Amino acid sequence: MIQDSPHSLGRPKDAVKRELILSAAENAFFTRGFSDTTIERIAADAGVSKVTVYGHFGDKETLFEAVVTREAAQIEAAVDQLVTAQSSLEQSLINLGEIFIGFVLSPRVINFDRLLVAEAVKNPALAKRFMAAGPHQIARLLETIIAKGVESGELTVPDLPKAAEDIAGLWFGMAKLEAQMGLIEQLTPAAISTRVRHGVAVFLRAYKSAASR
Amino acid sequence: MIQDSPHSLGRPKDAVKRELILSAAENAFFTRGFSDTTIERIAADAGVSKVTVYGHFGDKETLFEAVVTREAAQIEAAVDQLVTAQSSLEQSLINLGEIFIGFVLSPRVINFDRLLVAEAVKNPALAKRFMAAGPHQIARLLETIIAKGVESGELTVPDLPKAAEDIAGLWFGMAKLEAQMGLIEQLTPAAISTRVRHGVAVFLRAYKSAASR
DNA sequence: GAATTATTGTACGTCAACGTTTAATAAATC
DNA sequence: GATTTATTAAACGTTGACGTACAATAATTC
Repeated sequence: MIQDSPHSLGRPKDAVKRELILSAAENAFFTRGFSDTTIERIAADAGVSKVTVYGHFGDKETLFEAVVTREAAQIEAAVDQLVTAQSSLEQSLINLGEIFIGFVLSPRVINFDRLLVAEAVKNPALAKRFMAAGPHQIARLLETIIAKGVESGELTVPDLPKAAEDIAGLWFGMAKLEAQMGLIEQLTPAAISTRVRHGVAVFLRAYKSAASR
Repeated sequence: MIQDSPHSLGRPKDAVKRELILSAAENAFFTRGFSDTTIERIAADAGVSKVTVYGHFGDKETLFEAVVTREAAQIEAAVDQLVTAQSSLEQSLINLGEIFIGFVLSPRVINFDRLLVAEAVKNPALAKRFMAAGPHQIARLLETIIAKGVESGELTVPDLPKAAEDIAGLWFGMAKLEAQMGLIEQLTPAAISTRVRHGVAVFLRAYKSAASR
């Protein structure tokens, strides 16, 4: 069996170096993809010996998985923080949307996404983990907000998941694809806000109850 | 200078082999990405010598570009065929949507897209060519259809491009992302139709003129 | 201080893939 | 038939990167 963490003996592994490696690896993988990223470059960027990289993570695959897992955990934590503050339906949607779109269209997440899309064929498990930590969690939050609107009689929604997908689609539009393809850089907060408010407005026009019109 | 096509002398290059190479390359690039595709494998799949590959296309990069260019041309041709038949606004949208979504979510195009997304950083020009041949052309068609609805008074549309983006977003929803991530396989025609009709219905609810309600 | 493990730099073995060369054969023009 | 170019199979040179080995030094526990 493998002797593990309770290293009562000898010099302990440097946790700081571990983080430096992960950060360097993340950056390299994100910008160059899996195959075009070299361990030596990661080691150099982290200011660490190649042997140390292999000491912390057994091989390239393991390091890659560690990066994805770490990122997915960060995404999950960020999503958890989207506490739906008490406010009007419209404001709730706008608030969630601005955070969501700002997050998803950020260069960091776009890069992460690029990487995963390219690697999804080879490693479906990682892709699933990402979807569960990000988009699917967001969808659940959206459904919660929309459900409140239904309860209050503001909205008429025959299919809750579909309605959540609708507003997400309205928010995205073509921006995600264009960001993936490198046609647009990071959107300004103002641009994000405009985009989100537009989506909310269209969504509400389509789903507002006849009574509340 | 380079002596080119008017090969009045010697054995001519075999056009069939050229096509076989392109097909094999397309398949390999689509499923494995640029870096993980080997010329030897392409040659083997095409039933052709490696030297022949290098004879037709100088190197891997050039072959890759030839594949993308060919695919973009095919997409462009397919889009051109989307002649907007004369019918109701709703039917026009449904017709275009079904072709569009069926096309974009097909494994072939998803793979192509995966490849381009991964390679967009290294080769922005190719990504732009793809966007111009596909999504941007579709957007123009959509605008044409919507504009007709505006002229006839059926729709009230303050921002034409935004409206086109809206309906595209509604059609996509999360399906594109899920297809990219390998979570969903090819949609059945029925599923595509349902998705498209739903999007059209939501779009019309949001954009129908007050007069025509 | 002794034992143990981590880290480093360098060097190395290995392998895979790009792209070329060579010699032989096939297909075209003149 | 002579010439020229394409194609093939096999071998080759080269490069780049993975992962390991080694010797020296640093950090930690006992």
